[in-house]
Amino acid sequence: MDEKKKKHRFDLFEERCRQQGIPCTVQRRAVLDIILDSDHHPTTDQVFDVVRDRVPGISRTTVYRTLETLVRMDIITKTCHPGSAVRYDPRVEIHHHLVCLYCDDVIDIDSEQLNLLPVPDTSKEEFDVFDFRVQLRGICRNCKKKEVER
Amino acid sequence: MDEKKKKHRFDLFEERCRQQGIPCTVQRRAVLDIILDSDHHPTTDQVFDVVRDRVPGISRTTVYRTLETLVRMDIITKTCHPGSAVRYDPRVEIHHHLVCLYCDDVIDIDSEQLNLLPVPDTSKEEFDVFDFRVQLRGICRNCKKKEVER
DNA sequence: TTAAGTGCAAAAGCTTTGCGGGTAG
DNA sequence: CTACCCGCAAAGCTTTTGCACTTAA
Repeated sequence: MDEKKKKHRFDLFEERCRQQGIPCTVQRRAVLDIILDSDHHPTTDQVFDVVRDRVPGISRTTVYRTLETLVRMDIITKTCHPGSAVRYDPRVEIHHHLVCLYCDDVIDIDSEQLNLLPVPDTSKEEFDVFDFRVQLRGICRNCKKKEVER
Repeated sequence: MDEKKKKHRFDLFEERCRQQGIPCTVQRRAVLDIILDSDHHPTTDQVFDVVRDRVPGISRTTVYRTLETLVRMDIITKTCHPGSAVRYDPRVEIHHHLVCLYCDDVIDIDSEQLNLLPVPDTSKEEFDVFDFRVQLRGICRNCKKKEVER
């Protein structure tokens, strides 16, 4: 994420901390910094591996807790994907995903046309829709290569 | 799932077993039967809890392996969702999901309009799209009730 | 000062692996 | 017969919890 956007997100984070009486700790800032720089929807453990170099002594537990805190504060989101470890997304605004059915990787994609999608009626289910994501399911570049090699 | 559709899916399963030289065992039939009857995108463990009553002695490991086998055979699919246990979906044809951001529940929804969505160009990413799902993210009926109670 | 966060250790939950015996085709 | 599957036990990930100590505001 470019520096300007990042600064803006940090300002938002600090503002919400003040509003909600949430302490703005070294650990939280470091975790946020890393997730904003990531472009791969990292798992908690992947974030932990990077952050431990910058904040010596930080625990895995704190990373788990911090990521959930940031989600509750609406500073980052969770990514929906097949697979068994929770993954986080620095993007909160609308965008979509390419989901590889072979390696479960999730790649961001922007599409003005998809953003304009009409939201169907969900009153029958009594479900309130906030926003949406489109998952385009298929096979990624790397997995295509591997297929050929076989 | 109604009996006619179910029979059809079992026929497909047996046909693919023959084609691919995959033995059609008691365990696999039982697991498939249960997932086809489910309407809640069950986890492996939830499938195990039901199947153990019908096939005494079946192991959790077998259920894990069987569900992955059925996915590879394209008889069932994995569900994309936030949250940390893999969940399976008896539906392979196009449909969409309501995803509750509070309890991570996934509810099926059909929409002709969503099915007609234009697939954007993904040649830049060298990604081949097979199909797609729309995730409508928001809050479900149950979680709305809980919000009010607080 | 003090409410909340952090690290640690341990437990709990989810999934995979290796292997000897069993079974579908 | 024979390749593949199954159950078991154990190990390996992923995530949560309780508690004593520390820190942001």
